[in-house]
This record gives sequence, structure tokens and C-alpha cells, in this order.
Amino acid sequence: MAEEISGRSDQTRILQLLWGKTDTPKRGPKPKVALSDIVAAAVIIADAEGLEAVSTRRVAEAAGVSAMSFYTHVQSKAELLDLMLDHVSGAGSVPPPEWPQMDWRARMTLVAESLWQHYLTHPWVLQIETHRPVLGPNTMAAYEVALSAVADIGLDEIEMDLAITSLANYVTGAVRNAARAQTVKELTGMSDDQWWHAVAPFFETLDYSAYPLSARVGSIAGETYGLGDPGRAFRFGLDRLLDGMELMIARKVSTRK
Amino acid sequence: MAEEISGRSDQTRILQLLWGKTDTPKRGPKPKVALSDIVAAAVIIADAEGLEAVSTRRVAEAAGVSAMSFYTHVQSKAELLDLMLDHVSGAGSVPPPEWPQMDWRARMTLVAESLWQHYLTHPWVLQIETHRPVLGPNTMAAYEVALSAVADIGLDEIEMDLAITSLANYVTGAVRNAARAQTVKELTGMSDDQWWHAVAPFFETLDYSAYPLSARVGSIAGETYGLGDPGRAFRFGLDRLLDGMELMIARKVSTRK
DNA sequence: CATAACTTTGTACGGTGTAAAGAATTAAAT
DNA sequence: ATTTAATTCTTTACACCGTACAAAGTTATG
Repeated sequence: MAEEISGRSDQTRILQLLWGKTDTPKRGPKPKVALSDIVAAAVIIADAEGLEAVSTRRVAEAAGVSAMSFYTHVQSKAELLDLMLDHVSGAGSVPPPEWPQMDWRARMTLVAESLWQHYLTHPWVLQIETHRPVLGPNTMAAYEVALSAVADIGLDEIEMDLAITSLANYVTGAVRNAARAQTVKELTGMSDDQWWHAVAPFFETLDYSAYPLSARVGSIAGETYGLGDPGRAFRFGLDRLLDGMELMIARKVSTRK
Repeated sequence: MAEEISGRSDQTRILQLLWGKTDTPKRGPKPKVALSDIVAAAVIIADAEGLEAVSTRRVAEAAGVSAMSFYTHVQSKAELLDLMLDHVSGAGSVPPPEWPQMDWRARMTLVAESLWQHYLTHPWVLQIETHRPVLGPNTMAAYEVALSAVADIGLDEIEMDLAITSLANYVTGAVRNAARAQTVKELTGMSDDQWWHAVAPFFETLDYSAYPLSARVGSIAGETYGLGDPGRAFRFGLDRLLDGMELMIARKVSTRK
């Protein structure tokens, strides 16, 4: 019963934290650690050991405070996860020097690849189900760079947003298998390829007659590149998606003339 | 020290369960429930209350056995999750009657849309991080139907697999925002749109000069369809992806002649 | 110096996944 | 028919989880 506008203040609190718009209290002891220390500690743990290793006690200890002191900096674990998301979004928010000379397609490819790399570096990001879009400064900076990839090529604002959004959507979808394979390999030392060879004998005992196409395609695809190359599907789909965008752009430019 | 080939048997156990290739034991009491009862109970809970409501105790109780009896049917919770994944993959594995008359593009659109619907019906599927691809009968049946969408249009086996895989990749990526919005709305009663209007005042206090494109694009896109229509980005990207595939197919056909 | 505001800490609770041990049940071996 | 072995079910227990709550310590203001 302290806050009259509690409903709204809950919603905006995370945004205030992300943008550093919280008014620092005057009285009371100085905090032992800053919020960013806690978030950074959590990210280090998640990068090294996965999201399930990120417990409030672990993070508090790593940051140098006791378990419950954690909760004076962060309202809940869900809030910590949101903060972590924006924290790691820093990468890719600064375009390379040759950016101005690149055409839109090279730029979008670069955006897609850096996003791909981002998810492989922080695979736990894919596991977090946030309550709302995390509109922090780092996330917005990355969005800004992505938008600049398709600026001034004849798209209106809606199309620019759709182009970037669907590119990002595609990458997040395509990277899941790659991230899983990488994570599991790190944890168990067994690659998808090795796993495939371990279970292949079992599949030979199955009756495949109900799956004629799968049997044909699966075995040929398997022979060619195993289960082991999610990057190949990524690049294939990316090229198709960009081809489709090229078509749309060309169509727009021609009708405008 | 019971199994000599323990390393391998662990890997294939889940496959044996999925394909019903486990040899039923002769001695001992009859099980009170079947494995499928447990998996079905877990899926019902996940559909209704989300993945975090699926605890071993909850599932065991819902299935009608005591907490630890659960573990005689299933080796671990991870194994249960794998079984749940194949269990719900049944939908979309039977093509509609007009399938033979449809062209590849209409078919792939249908595959994408039914996959989209699948994830919205079972949003918890997106949260599960499996150890390995779950190659159960239902999953394979869905793959078979998807492959049949692009059979006999001039693609080789590798290209067929790549086309289907990248289509599925795209859908899983695009559906995440839609699933989140739907789930959060069900849980909190607040739509993304309502949330946006609740936090919009905060954003007006920010200095946007560092994000000129985002400010322009974001506000125009926001005015036009809020945060509220992930389906629009889905259809946009899908059309681009299919356009790109059309280009590839046309190129293949023309070089063959 | 008292007080109010604030951070930190310790204890505690209900929940989680599952290990371990024992009891009950069934089929095969004697 | 009785023992034996295999299997399921149940109980108890443990370490860990997120976090509510109360108490103690710390700092700026009245």
C-alpha cells in the first residue's frame, strides 16, 4: 500500500533500471555492489555453465553479497533475466568501418551472422521466456544498426521493420539446433555426429515403409553432411530469404519509376 | 554393472520408448499405468498451465501413481520432456484431402501455418531444450508430410531437406513472439498493446537522438499495428522466403532444360 | 541525538528432482 | 507347492530452488 500507481510502476521499473533512470536513495548504507555487478556475474555464470546454473544464491555469492541482499537490487529472478538479456545485446551494436560502402544485402548478411554468433556465444538467451520485449539501450542500439542496413533503399518504415524483424526471426529459429548441438557437445563431449553413429544401428531395425521420403532424403542428407551442419541450413535459408527481399525491393523500385 | 553396453543403451533407450521397441518384462507386478498415460497427463498440464507447472510430482499424481513410481516408467524428467515433444507432433502429419491438387507453394504455406498453429497450441515446446533431436514416429510423420510438399518439383534430396529445414527454422523463430504474447496475455490478462500504452509515457522521457532510425521506424510501426501483430511479420517473412525458393526452383528447372 | 530510510543478514517455508531402501506383486525355477 | 528372482510401488530423505519475513546494521536528515 505504499505506491498508489503500483500497477504501472511495476511495468516501468525494469525500463527505469535498464535506462538508469532510478533515483538513488539518499539515506541508508551504501550498497556493497552495483546492479551491473550482479547482472555481469549472472551472465558469466550463464555463459560458462548454462542458465540452470544461474540461481539467486549462486549469483549473489559470485557478486559478493549474501543470498537475500540480492533482492534489494533486483525485484525477482525474472527481472534479473530481463536485465541479462539487454546486458549481452551490446555486441553487434557497432557496425564495422566498411559499413558505409556495403550494399544492403551484405549488411543484412552481416547482421544475420553477428546475431547468429551472438546466440552461439550466449545460448541461454534462447531459453529465456521474457514477459515483455526488453527495450533496453543495448537492445535498441542493435536494432538501430540493423535498421541502418536497410535504410535508403526505397523501403518505407513498415517494410524496414518487417524486413529486420523477419530476418531476426529467421536467425533465432535457425540457430536453435546449432546452439543445442554446441551446448550438448560441451557438456557431454559427444557431437551430434557421434550420437548419430551411436544410434544408427537402432534405426536399421525399424520399418521405414511408412516414411518413404524421409528414408530417402534422410539417408542421403545424413550421408552428405550428417546431422552435423546446422550452419548449412542457416546459410541456405538466409540466401533464400534475402533473394526474396531482393525481389521485393526490385519490384518497389520499378513501380516507383 | 548390469549392462555391459551401458553407454550405448542410454542413448537408444529414448528411441526404443518412442518406437515401442522395449521388451516388456515377464515377472513383477503389472504397472498401474502405461507410459503413454504419464506422457499424456504431462502434456495436458503443460498445455493448460505452462511448462513450469510440469513437475514430476504433479505428473505422477495426475497419472494416478505415487511420486516415485513415476521413475519406473521414465528415467528422468528430461526423458519425459523428450517423450512429450514427440507426443504432440501428431498434428500436421496427415495432409488435407486437397493436398494432391495443391502446388508446392500452397503446400509449404500450409506446412508453415500448421507448424505455426502447433506452436501456439503447445507454446511450451519452444521452451524445451532437448539433448538430441527427437526422432519419434510422430515427428517423423510430420517430416514426411513436409517433404512431400516439395517432392517432384525438381529438387534433389539435399535441397528438399534444406528447404523444409529452413522453412521450419523460420517458423520456430517467428512464432516465439506470438507465443510469448499469447501466453503472457493468458496469464496476466494484459496484451502487448495494453502493455505498450502503459509504458509509452516512460519512453517519451528518453533522449532518442542516439537512435534516429528506431525512433522513426518504431513510432510509425507502433502507430500502424502496435506491438500486437507478430502474425504480420510471420507472413511477410514467409512470403519472402518462399519467393526466394521459387527463384531457386525456377533457376534449377531452366538450367536443366 | 533521535528518527526515518535504507541495505544486509539469518531463518524459514513450500517446492523441486531424484537417490535409497523396503514392501508388495508376479512369473519362473525348483 | 514353495522358493527365488525380477519388477513395481511406496516411504523417507537430501540438497537445492525462489523468496517471505524479521531483525540487525548503516547512513543522512530532523
